[in-house]
Amino acid sequence: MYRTHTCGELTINNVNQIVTLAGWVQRSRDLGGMTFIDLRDRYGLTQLVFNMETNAPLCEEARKLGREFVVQVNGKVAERYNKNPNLLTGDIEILVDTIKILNPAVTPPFTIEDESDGGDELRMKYRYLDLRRKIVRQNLELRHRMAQETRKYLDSQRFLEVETPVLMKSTPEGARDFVVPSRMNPGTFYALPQSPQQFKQILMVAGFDRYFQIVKCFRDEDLRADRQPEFTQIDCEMSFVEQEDILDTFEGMIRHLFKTIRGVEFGEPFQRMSFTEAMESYGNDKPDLRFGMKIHEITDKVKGKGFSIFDQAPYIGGICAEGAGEYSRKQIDELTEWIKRPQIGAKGLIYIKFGSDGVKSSIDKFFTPNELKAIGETFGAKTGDLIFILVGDKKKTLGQLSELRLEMGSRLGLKDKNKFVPLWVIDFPLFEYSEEDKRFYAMHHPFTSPKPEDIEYFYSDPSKVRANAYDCVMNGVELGGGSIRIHDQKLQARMFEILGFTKEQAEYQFGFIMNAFTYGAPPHGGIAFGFDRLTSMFAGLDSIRDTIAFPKNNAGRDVMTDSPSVISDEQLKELNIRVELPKKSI
RNA sequence: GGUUCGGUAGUUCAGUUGGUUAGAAUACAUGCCUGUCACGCAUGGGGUCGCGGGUUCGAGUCCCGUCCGGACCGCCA
Repeated sequence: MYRTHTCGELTINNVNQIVTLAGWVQRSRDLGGMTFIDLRDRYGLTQLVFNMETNAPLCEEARKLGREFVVQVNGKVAERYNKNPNLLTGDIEILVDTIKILNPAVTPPFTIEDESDGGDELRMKYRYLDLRRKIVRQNLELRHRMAQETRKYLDSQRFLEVETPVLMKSTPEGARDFVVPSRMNPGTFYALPQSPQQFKQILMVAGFDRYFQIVKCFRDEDLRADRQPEFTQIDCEMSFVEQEDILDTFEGMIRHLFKTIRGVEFGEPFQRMSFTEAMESYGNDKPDLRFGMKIHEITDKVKGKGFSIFDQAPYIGGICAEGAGEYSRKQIDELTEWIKRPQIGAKGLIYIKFGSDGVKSSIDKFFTPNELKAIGETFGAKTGDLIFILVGDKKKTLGQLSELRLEMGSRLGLKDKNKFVPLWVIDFPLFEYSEEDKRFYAMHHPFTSPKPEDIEYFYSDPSKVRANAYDCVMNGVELGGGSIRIHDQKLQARMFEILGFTKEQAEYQFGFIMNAFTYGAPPHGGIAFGFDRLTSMFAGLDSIRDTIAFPKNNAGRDVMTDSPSVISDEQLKELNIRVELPKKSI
């Protein structure tokens, strides 16, 4: 037997017991006459004591143990002279009788501490060492508990967890697919699922009624701190439901997770907001409602005062930053530079300061103090506030105002990591029109149903059709989204028609699901939550990488295994694949 | 595809206007130390300044290219 106890469980109640422990050497403190060693495993730290007086040879041996050696010790649990209240096992220590080195270790390239001295790249390369750190391990423990609670809740709601294929058919539209060549079917490829969308709908046709899966999905797109090429979704689908049933069920799931994992209870029903309102008041479809600072349009209120920038602008809008009224010229200039960066791309920033010494603005030449105050009233501005105004194309300007609002939220300390404000965004448009491709794209996906009251436009003016689609948003993060699906084959056919598919294309790509719908498809709908994002929100992290055991870097590489990598000519030949790299242009 | 920041000791970083032998902390090694828990003290070893080219009497420092990493825009139904 390697051990009788873990390194996290011995307490004052175990005093005088003879125990065997096994673990890693976290740190040793050699005081000359005696040596202390902290032994670590997943469960905690336990202090080992060696004494020159009682057992000099053993103490000498203990001095030689390096960081991260794997050792097994046998000894007696003793109450400490000096207790350590910061440690669960801080009341006791082990008076060691025998020690066995199970495996020595070379010195790790960084310290295995909560505050490691290792940078991200190094930690990823030696992820197995990084994962030994408590704070990283705790994120995975959190993830585990969230998966358990998710299953517990969905099981209680009669959902069945069903596995769907990882090798499936490539579909156009949406993100790029990762593809896998088929050796047995030369020249053809599987795709890895971007989501099990079609399979879960087929499961509804098959009468499974309620399905879920905590499932890996894959998208071959560029990455971000909150985006990985492979990621995990809580994927769900229900039959005989309307939008209201889905929102109700999954509001329940989010509540269950917050209650059991974080001890947070939401009193009120989750707020709801239409896509249109989200865009006009917050500039994006996932507003962070931890703070106000709503966007107000003032286009009609400020034109005709001889200020050409306003007079020529298709849209003028702004936000009121509460408590920023004492911002210096330097701070405003810096913010102006920030918003002019190409990533945001505003042309300039107009401000109205409601300072203690009166109203001051960058448009004083064109507006009287009273006129400025009137603008301020639109925003509910009071002394001590600062209004920022941007002008330009409506869509772009709203996007810029959204960035500015979020930035000011950060600068004014309004993004409390322990405050959680949930929101359902509803009534999305069904289609987005691409000027570039001169065609409609499904905003959600091509199986999303139109709102019944908009069905006439489905045939006359698709741009006006709203979808039975919904997103679950929290603190400015899209946690999940879904829709009520089309279950009528004729509607589905019209959908493909609007999206520009010929009958043949639709048949080739989606024939199996269209066919399935002819055999009695129940009304159904579903939702999928980003499990990595949800976990990182619970952990209070900005990046999802530390909630994933083995994440990929910015370029989609796994620096530990050094993948992706080239494969052998034999493998390529077997797959009938010839690789040609584009020549680099200089 | 683009914007931007970074790459100097095992690690995290500093390095002035281009100028003597490139520093600190930490880690590591050795010695001292009997109640430490980030132990302490002393000593020591440790550098392809990412790589290639250029400017210069002289480059860690300036310029060009390139590779790697981070953040972001595009993209992500």
